[in-house]
Amino acid sequence: MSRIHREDEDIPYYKVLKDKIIEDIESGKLNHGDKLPSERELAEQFGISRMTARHTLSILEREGLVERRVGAGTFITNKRIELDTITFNSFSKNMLGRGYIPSTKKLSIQRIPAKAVLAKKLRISEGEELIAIKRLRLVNDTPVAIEESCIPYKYCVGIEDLIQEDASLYQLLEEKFGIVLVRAQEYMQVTFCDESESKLLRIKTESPCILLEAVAFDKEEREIEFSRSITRSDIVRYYSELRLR
Amino acid sequence: MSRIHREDEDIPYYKVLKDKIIEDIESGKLNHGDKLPSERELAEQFGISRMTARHTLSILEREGLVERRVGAGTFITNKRIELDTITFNSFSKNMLGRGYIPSTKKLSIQRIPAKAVLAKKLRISEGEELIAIKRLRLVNDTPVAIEESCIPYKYCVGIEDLIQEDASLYQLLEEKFGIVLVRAQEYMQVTFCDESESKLLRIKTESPCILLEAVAFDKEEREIEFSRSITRSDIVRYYSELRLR
DNA sequence: CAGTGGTCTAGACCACTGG
DNA sequence: CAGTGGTCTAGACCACTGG
Repeated sequence: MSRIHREDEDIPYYKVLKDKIIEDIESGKLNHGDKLPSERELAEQFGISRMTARHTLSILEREGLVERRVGAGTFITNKRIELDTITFNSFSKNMLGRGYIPSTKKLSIQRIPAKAVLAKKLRISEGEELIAIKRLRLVNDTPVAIEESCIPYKYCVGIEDLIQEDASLYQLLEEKFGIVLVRAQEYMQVTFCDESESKLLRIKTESPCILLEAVAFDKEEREIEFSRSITRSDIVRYYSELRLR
Repeated sequence: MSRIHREDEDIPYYKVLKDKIIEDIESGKLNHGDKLPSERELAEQFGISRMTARHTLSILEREGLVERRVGAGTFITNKRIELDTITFNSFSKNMLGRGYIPSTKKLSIQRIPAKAVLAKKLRISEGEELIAIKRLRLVNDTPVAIEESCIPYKYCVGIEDLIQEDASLYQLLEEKFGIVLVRAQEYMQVTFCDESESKLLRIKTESPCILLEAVAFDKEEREIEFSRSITRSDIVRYYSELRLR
């Protein structure tokens, strides 16, 4: 009945177990379809009660990482189908013209080297310098979304001194750097926020959120911006008016 | 310590309590900002243990109906901000041209009188006849979305005998009834599926899903169709390619 | 400082799945 | 029929909130 070792005594047992399972999924030790030990086994192995093990599995289930089947067990699920349906988001736009008061809070502006994944998306070399701009969007002082934009620094040298609270990034790119974004490729999905996101958005950790990832191109078909936004789904509803033909 | 009365012995206590609270919200007995009894009070009032009361509140919290604050209590939250951002869904379209095999299963076709809310959306009289078509969309035999379309029957008399499995509803409207849909107003939000939806989609009850509600108009600006779709968010990702100007 | 939700325990009985 | 997750109990200690 020996307890699992907790590096940090403040981390609750259910979280330790959760992190362990997620790590095993990310490292490839656990794969789609694999069976987890039963709740009773997990409880015994980790020296916790079955209810605590269940708590962990409930969270993982809500996040879509595991699937439980009565009488059979708990299984890893890790699959995604990609749908070719059109959606749209440009949070900075005129999205709030109906009695809401939008505002923006700068969270951070940093010059960082591009990691491999990001470099590929922006078609630049790994390690090339990027400007990363992280902002919090609010409506009537309620936080609604976290937006992060990454732009190769070569396209906008000095931008970090020009960005104002509540200013449009696209407008700035156009007026100061002559860069006009004309096209974007966008992915939208539901995700669950992590702890730091939940604090900024003032929602509970693991709440479902809208994740939007986009690459924007200028008229020379250059990849200019990679953006990633996390939007609260509990108080947000999207509206659109569209032509069917 | 008297148990709450269970009409149906098969309904678990946490569900009975959940339904009771939802009913109080829907009837207006509980409003945004109201404080619920504490977990210990709920447990005592309903003759259940505190852990069971907590289970109920966890579900309501995940659905965004209540908010818990340590030391303060549990409060009703029932607010939505509407965002003016464009999105799009036309599930029946060419959305799956990339190696996926889409299919459609008819669930039900019924002629029903329009309820007040629906009548208003379609600008017809309450009680006017509608055709309600409910279909399940699958990709590679995995259920992905439930779609329900409601059309005033006067626009498509006899349609119930024409609908084929896997046929496009819009195409049918155009070819057989001369109705061309040209414009739609659409709302998109994240929601949580109920029990019957979860069974059809083969996911757990209360999983987050994309809810899309739309009204489609023809070229004479007549409201032709109200549609409502519930899409799994665990395996679906939306893609869009868009022009920014 | 009384009350709150967060975490946790060590049990119990149930219906169900799968070999 | 052994094992599984689902439901449920009656306790416990904790940090935190708010009057």
